[in-house]
Amino acid sequence: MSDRRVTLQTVADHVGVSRMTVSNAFSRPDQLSAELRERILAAAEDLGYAGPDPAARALAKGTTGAVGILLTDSLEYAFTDEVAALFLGAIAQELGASGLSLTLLSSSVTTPDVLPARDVPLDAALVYSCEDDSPAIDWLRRRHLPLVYVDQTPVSGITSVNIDDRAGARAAAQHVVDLGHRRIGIVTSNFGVPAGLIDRPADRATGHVGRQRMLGWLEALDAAAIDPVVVSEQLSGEATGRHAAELLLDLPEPPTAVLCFSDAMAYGVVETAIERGLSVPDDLSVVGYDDSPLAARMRPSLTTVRQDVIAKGRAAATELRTAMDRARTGSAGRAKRIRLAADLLVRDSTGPLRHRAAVDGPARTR
Amino acid sequence: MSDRRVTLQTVADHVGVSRMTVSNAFSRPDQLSAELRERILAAAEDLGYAGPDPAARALAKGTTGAVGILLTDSLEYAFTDEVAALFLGAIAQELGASGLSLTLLSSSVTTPDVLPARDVPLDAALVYSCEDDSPAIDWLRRRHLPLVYVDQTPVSGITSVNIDDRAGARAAAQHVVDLGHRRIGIVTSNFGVPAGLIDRPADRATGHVGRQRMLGWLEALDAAAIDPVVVSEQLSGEATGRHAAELLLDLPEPPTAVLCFSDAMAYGVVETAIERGLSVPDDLSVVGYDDSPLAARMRPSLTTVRQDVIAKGRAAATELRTAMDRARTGSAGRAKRIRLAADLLVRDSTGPLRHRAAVDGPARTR
DNA sequence: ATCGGTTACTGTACCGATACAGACGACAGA
DNA sequence: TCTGTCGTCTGTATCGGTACAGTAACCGAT
Repeated sequence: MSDRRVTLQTVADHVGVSRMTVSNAFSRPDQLSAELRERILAAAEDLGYAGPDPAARALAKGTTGAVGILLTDSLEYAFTDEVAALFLGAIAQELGASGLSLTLLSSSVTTPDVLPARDVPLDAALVYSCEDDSPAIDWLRRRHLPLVYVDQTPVSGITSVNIDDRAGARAAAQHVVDLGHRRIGIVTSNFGVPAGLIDRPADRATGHVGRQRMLGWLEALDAAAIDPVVVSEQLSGEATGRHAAELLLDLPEPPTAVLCFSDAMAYGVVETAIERGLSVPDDLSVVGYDDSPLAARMRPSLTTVRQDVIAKGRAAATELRTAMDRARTGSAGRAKRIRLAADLLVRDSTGPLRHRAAVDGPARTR
Repeated sequence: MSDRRVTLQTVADHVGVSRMTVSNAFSRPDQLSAELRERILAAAEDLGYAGPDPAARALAKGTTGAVGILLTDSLEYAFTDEVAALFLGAIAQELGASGLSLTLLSSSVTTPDVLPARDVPLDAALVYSCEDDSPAIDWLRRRHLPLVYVDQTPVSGITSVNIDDRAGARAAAQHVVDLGHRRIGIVTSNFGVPAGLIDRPADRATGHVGRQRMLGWLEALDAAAIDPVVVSEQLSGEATGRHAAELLLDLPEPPTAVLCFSDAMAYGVVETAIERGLSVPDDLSVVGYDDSPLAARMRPSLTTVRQDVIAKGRAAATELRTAMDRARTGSAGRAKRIRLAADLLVRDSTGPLRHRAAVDGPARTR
């Protein structure tokens, strides 16, 4: 008695056909008569055959039906962050329509010898907003998987989808400069340092997006000869926004305008300011980034930089599929560099500089 | 010249060791000398070897490092729905800590012959709030994967994690009854019918959760001899909540209290009521379900039934891991049935029935 | 010198499918 | 009757690893 698992062969023996025919019954219905196929399927059902073993099929066929998405260290970020969720939702929708499943990959090494990016069977992968030098990316590349980079420094040979973050940030900074602000704070994340005020950051952001936005902000501020106060946090949520706000507002000369890396951070800043009795935008102007749903429902509504994350997700999914097609057919299309717009959206959280009675503020004569 | 892909053998030949030793260099560092391991790894690097092929490894080892989660048809729901996202985030966090990756599986058949639940290599799977008779569940079961059911009708032999939804719904209904309401509306989803008013629903909900909540609501209403007006929608978001509210408020005798399947639906109901000039809770009491973040930030804050989705996610992940351990060691632990509490949380969206002067129109005297 | 115990490595036997090139009978056309 | 073609089904050769048992060398203890 075979106590072994039931496999193609088991079914084949039972029906009295070759293993190959059973395989075809499942994967290539056109290769055999409908009648025989029915018989085979029935026998398989009887025997409790679960269909071709996915692992074996993956090995033989070279295809798994799953595409990975590499995320910054914590997986829950994918669901926690409103903007990431919107983006991933769009991807999942596009990909799901092609029958592909989406596998969330953590780029942080968890156990020393388990590396999702190296070990999980995949047909292709998206790299989303990871540190450029992440070892996980190296593994994916070495595997020669069709890849698409999103919110990532473009690399030759790999299609990338980016937002024009630099222009967006520049517009945000220019906006507050135009409103007359001169003491400007920047609240961003992942500039390497633990957390707190940092010196004029050159290129120290660990992420491409953080770097681009910083570049954009500084571009406009430099042009106006303004030296901003920069706070870097570890994460870009509300809590860190609050923390950063405390730091900035405790300064002897607190800023009158704050540029934030995300809407969530901006929310934390606004709330903190309000709790301290300040008025937004009268005492403090705040600009967010992303135009997440939160931005519109805030009170005051948040001036922010809009990016179309849904479009970004759709573009990424589409490009990933063409990359997969290219790999399958062996054709050599060129890698694209897609760049989507980022537009300043002025709402109610920013306003013109109001000269306060306070002593130590820079007394400027408009 | 071997134009072929570089494999273990390629590396082995180059270094002059057996294929097995190269395999060990990657997967069992303790099986060879550090010196040799270094040499092998270096050679692998040189040759551009990408590490053991995941598909082959999965076949040989019987393990992939990925666990699936089966979702109701649309994948984007995982990210779109605030409650689902919270739940999945907790799961991802727990699982990620064990080095496992999470694969989102769509339970709807997309292409005729692509069935994620049947074809994607997986070590185990969670079934989350799917229709009980979904073919995808059958496939997962036939594959003999370690399984955990969440928000799903428990089945013998499979560990399940559920919320005491029936009790929660009963408490919600009892609450409005206690407030004196007699004309009560129910806004739920997925009761099979297209969308609209439905007759007293016996068991027609396609989902376990929908059924349980309906049972709970009816239990309390029956006891009070109240016959509710029931609206069923396709989805459980704000939009459908609005649609349902229109239906209910257009009734000759509109309800004075509405019980909703989700907070998002409740939000839609509240907004619609307010837009129509009604006051919540004076003219209309509304109860939600889930206690999502939305419930607390609504205005008026939403009376709802609280379930701890994070705990649910953690429990599910933990149980899934023990199920995997059981499968690996072959030990035969018993399947558990976990049931978490659901508690009524009274906030500002419900109030005592106010007797109105007007017959059919809400004539209010401010 | 013998022996038990490590450490370091190797050989063989699978894991469970798919690809691709036939084989074979039936049937239409010459 | 012979031949070409089509529709079905089969055999063999991979796909690229890991498990496990075994061997050889080495080392300290008796």
